[in-house]
Amino acid sequence: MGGSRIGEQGDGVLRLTKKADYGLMALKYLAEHPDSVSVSAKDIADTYGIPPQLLAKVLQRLTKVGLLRSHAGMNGGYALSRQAQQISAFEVIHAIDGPLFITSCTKGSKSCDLEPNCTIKEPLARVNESIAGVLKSISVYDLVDADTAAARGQDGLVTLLHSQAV
Amino acid sequence: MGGSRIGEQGDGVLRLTKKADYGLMALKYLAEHPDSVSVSAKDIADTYGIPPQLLAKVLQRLTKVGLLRSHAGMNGGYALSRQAQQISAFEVIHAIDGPLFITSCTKGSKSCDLEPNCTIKEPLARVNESIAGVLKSISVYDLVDADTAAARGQDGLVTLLHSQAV
DNA sequence: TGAAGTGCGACAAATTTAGTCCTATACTGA
DNA sequence: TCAGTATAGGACTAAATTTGTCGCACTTCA
Ligand code: SF4
Ligand code: SF4
Repeated sequence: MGGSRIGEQGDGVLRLTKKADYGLMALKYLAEHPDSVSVSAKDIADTYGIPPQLLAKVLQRLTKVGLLRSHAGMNGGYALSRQAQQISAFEVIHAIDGPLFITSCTKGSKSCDLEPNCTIKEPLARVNESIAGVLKSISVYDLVDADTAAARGQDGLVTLLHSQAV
Repeated sequence: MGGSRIGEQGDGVLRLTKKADYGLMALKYLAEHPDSVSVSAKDIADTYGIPPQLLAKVLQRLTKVGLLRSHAGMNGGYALSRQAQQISAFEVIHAIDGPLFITSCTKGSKSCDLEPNCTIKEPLARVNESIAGVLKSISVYDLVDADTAAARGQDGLVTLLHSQAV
């Protein structure tokens, strides 16, 4: 195992995929340009230097899930289907990369084969919920207005913690 | 892109590595057997069906970082170097998989090339801190006594949120 | 009708993770 | 003192995932 050499590790565990990253950037861009009726994938890709075809797929997925409205043809493109405040980072990531599970088990298609005698599955599920909570408390709007994000995130998280078991 | 087919996604984003999983299981096991002076990697691996050599590496890393004490030779093995309550999930994951960064950038070896004109880097760094906070509030002891984990986790998180910006 | 879009499946490349092998070294006890 | 058991760790292979590309069908509009 390459990464097994004791002195060093490949940095960035629990990493978001690039696609999720791209999706968030695109949504932020759309939130910042409410004037434009619709923006094409290519426009956004060019602005940030993202591979256009890849971003297109991401936006297609976000459209399919209902976070975006799309319009084909000339001057076509995408637009937010809701207010930026109403779209959470969790929804975006979920739409792009699927359900957020920190473990390989957790009722998905392929569960790990040592699930039967695994003893940390349950506690980790709780941790998973906490992390999901953090992501749910962040909206696309928070990405735009970074200064208010801290306050909103904090409030959101605290109320979340008070209303459900962690 | 295989995973790009619109209808489905590879499930489990933000996933922990197996190695981190193994490490947590092993630490839990050690916490549950304080009677034993030391437990060998093979013993733990056999109990859970983990590849022994791989677990050995994980335990070696945990030892190097000071979370475990090791002892070679017959009847040798590993033991916790601190109380289970004093070892956070964050430390374990950090030791095994390196710094926890949800983004590819964040001052590590290789930052993503669209960092200059990326606008979501800053907000995501905050999210990253929140997630790290969740992991820091969970101890190995919480994995053992799952019932108290909820309470402890909640307290830990709330106080964390009150003491630092999210 | 043709240029500019989206929608989507298949494919290839790159990267990361998982797991194995092999050797060296340390300790233990008969 | 020597055989056996265990940690320490580097090198390597294999599997899985992520990332990116192509090609084509379909839509819209000037
Ligand atoms: S069953 Fe246990 S080891 Fe397997 S993925 Fe779930 S938590 Fe990790
Ligand atoms: S896109 Fe932005 S946030 Fe994501 S890794 Fe690159 S610089 Fe960091």
